[in-house]
Amino acid sequence: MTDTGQNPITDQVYKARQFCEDKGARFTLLREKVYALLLEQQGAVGAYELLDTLKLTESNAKPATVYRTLDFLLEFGLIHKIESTNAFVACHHFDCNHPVQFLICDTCGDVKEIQSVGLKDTLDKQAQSVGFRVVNQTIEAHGTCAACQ
Amino acid sequence: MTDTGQNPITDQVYKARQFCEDKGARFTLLREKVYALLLEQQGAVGAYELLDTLKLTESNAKPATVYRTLDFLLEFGLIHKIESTNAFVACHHFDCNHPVQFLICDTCGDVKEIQSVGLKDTLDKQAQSVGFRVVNQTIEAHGTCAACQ
DNA sequence: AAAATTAGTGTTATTATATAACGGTTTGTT
DNA sequence: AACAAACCGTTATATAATAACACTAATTTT
Ligand SMILES: [Zn+2]
Ligand SMILES: [Zn+2]
Ligand SMILES: [Zn+2]
Ligand SMILES: [Zn+2]
Repeated sequence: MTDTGQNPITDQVYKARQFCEDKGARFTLLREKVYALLLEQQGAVGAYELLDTLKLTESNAKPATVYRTLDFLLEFGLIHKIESTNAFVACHHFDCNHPVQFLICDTCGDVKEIQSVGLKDTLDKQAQSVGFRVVNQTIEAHGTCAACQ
Repeated sequence: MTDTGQNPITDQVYKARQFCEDKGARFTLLREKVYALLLEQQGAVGAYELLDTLKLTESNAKPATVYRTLDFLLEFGLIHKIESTNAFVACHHFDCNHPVQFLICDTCGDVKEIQSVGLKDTLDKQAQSVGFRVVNQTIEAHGTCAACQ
């Protein structure tokens, strides 16, 4: 599997494998499959919906199978969790250490990841002004995307 | 039950009753009890933990009892939900129409509500710049509060 | 190469969070 | 009093997530 420039998903999976191996982490077949499934989806996917899809090729998959795999992908930043919907989305920029915010369209389900440093800094600053030290942020906006208006 | 200036919780409950009645909503005993329970807690409380406490005086309370009551309180802005922990906190400013953000201490569990208009506007603007219309925001920071550092 | 260690997976069971549906009761309105 | 709407009791079920343990594959040490 190489970066051919032909298939965006294949290329992204390839990048993910390189990324993991560079960090000494094993990008197993299961992890690859789950990551690829998330790349194929548009919008976020719940763990059990993902499980159903995974079962098509991994008939013995169970909840723990999925959650363990998601935990790995989350830990290495290959995916993100949407807290307000308990769902997961693939990240395309896992190699660039970015702040994460989401715009979630409640009409079509589309999830757009934005990386606003300004937004992150604003929250950090607000916290700092009351002596709070931020370790991680959850910023999610629900509403209507451009296409749905 | 009047605003005596003696007991902050009693006063807050009184304000909540006035607020609901002004809107033609019924602030029933159940709703009052649940709101008061949340006021007594420090930090956020899960629905089932709340249920256990509620059962001490309402022995026949069930999950639906709690969730229905929480739905009402959420709808009228008397409480907020913390999406990243599936927990609920009482709001003390339900009458002033404010943006909502939370600073959640992962050490002591304290939840501080802040109301940064600047933060809200920054997110709205970021969304607007890609044609996204925001209906509601979830902004939660996890980390360490001043007291725990 | 064999042994030991660590990481990953299969499997079963359980816990935690949330909603659906239906009937009865209370409240407000006509 | 009759009616409608809102509220609550109750049972069942759906959805989301983790715990625990045995087994296997990969990596490291000897
Ligand atoms: Zn990302
Ligand atoms: Zn849309
Ligand atoms: Zn508030
Ligand atoms: Zn603290």
